[in-house]
Amino acid sequence: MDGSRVKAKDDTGERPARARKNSAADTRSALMAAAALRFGRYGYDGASIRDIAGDAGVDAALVYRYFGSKEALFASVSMDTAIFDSLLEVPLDEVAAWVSDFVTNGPPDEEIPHPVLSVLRSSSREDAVRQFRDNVAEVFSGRFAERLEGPDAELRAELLAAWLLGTSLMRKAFRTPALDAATTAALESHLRAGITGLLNPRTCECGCTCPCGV
Amino acid sequence: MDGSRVKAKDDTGERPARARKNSAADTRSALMAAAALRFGRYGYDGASIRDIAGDAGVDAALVYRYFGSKEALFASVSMDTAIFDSLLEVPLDEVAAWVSDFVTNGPPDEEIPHPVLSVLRSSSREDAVRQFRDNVAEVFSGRFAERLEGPDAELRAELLAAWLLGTSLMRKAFRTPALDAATTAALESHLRAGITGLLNPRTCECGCTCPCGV
DNA sequence: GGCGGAGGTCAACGATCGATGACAACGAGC
DNA sequence: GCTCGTTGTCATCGATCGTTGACCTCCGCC
Repeated sequence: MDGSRVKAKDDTGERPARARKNSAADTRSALMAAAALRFGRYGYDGASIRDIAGDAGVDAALVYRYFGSKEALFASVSMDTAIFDSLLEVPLDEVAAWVSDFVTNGPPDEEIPHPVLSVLRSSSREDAVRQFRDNVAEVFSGRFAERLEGPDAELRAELLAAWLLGTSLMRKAFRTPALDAATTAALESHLRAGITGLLNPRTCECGCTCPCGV
Repeated sequence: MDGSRVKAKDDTGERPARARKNSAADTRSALMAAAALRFGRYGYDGASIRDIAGDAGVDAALVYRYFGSKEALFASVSMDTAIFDSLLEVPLDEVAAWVSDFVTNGPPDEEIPHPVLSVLRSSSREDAVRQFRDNVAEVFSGRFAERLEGPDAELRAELLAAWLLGTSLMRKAFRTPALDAATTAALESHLRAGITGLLNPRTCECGCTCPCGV
C-alpha cells in the first residue's frame, strides 16, 4: 500500500491519452475496471475508494463525480448474468465441458477475479447477496431448469450452479493443489461423471446415471 | 447497528455469572462465540472489535487482553478440519447422505454460520485463504483421496470438496429458492446421483457411473 | 485573446477503525 | 481489614475510511 502508487490502469490502451485531459468515458471505464478488480479481490469493505482511484490513476474524488457513491460504483460493476447466457444454449451433454471451460479459461484470479468472487467476498452486503440469488434463480432454476427432464428440475439446476460455483472457487480462488494442477481434459472428464448423473433422470433403481440408458 | 446493543452472548448459560466478575474463561469463550458469528456473517473487515465485544457484553479492550489483536482473535475462531473428520470414516456410498446432512443440519446461517463461510467472507485475508487451502488439501486430496479407486483420486476428492462447498454456500448463505425449499430426501437423492458418478471409477466407455457396475 | 466549462486535484470534515494505557470494582488470602 | 491480583471500563490515540466543496488546468469556441 506504500510503493504501489504505480498506475495499474492505463492499459485500456485505446489511445495513448496523455497524462492530462482524458475523456470522461475513459476515466469512467478505468475506474470501473479498477473497482471490479479491487472489489473482486478484497471485497467491498476491503477495497477503499482511494486504492481504486489510485489504480485508475486518478483522484478519489472522481468516483463521486462519476458514480455518486461507493455503493453506486459497486453496483455498477456487480455481476450480471451475461456470463451464463452461453450455458443456456449448450446441449446438456456438453454442459460438463462448458463448466470445465468456465472454471479454466478467462484471466486467472490474480488479474481479474470472477464476478462471483466479487459477490462472495462482499457477501456482507445484503443487496449484493440478494442480487446474486435473483440472478442465479433466473438463469438456473428459471431458464436452465426448463430444459431438464425428470423430477426436481429446479433443484437439480441449482445444484449445477452450486457445483459450478464451488469448482470455480476452489480452482481459481483457493487453488487447491489437485484442482490447480489439473488439466482441462481430466477436469472435464470427472466433471462429466458427476454432472451427467445430476442432469439426466435416472433410469434404473440402483441410482444408475449412465447416459447409455442403463 | 444502533438498537442492537442487546447482549447476545450470555447464553453460554453454564452458571448464572452475575453482572460483574465473570470468570476469564467464560468471557473468553463468549468473545470467541461472538467473533465466530460476526466474522462468519460479515467477514473479517466487516466485523468490528467493538461490535464483537458488544455482542459478548463486554468492553472491546478485553479482546486485546485475551487475544492480543483482532487477527489473533480471527485465527482462534477460524475453521478447523474437525468438522470433516466424520466424513473420513463414512462409507463411500454414504458420502452423498453425509453431504446432504452437512448442508442441511446445524444451525441456520442466521444463527451460526458455517466456519467455511467465515473464511469465504474473509477471503481477502491471504492467511485465511492459505489455511483453508491447506486444510482442504490435508483432508480431501490427502486422507480422503486415499480411499478412492480409479485415476485422479486427489482431483476427484477436491471436486467433492468443491461441490460440498458450493452446495453449502448456495443453500445456507445465498438460499437460492429451490435449494432453500428442498427436502433433505430430495437433496440427498440428487446429490447421490452426481457424487456417485464422481467417486466411483467408471466401468464402461460411455461414461457410465452406475454403482451397479454397468 | 479571452472565456466558459469539463476534467482533475487538493485539503479537509466527521466517523469509525484497531489498539493502548490508566483507572475502577471486586474477591480471595493473609 | 488490608492487600493484591483479576476482571472490566473508560478515554484516547493515530490511522484510515467515505464524502464534500473549493480550487486548479487545460481545451474548444466566440
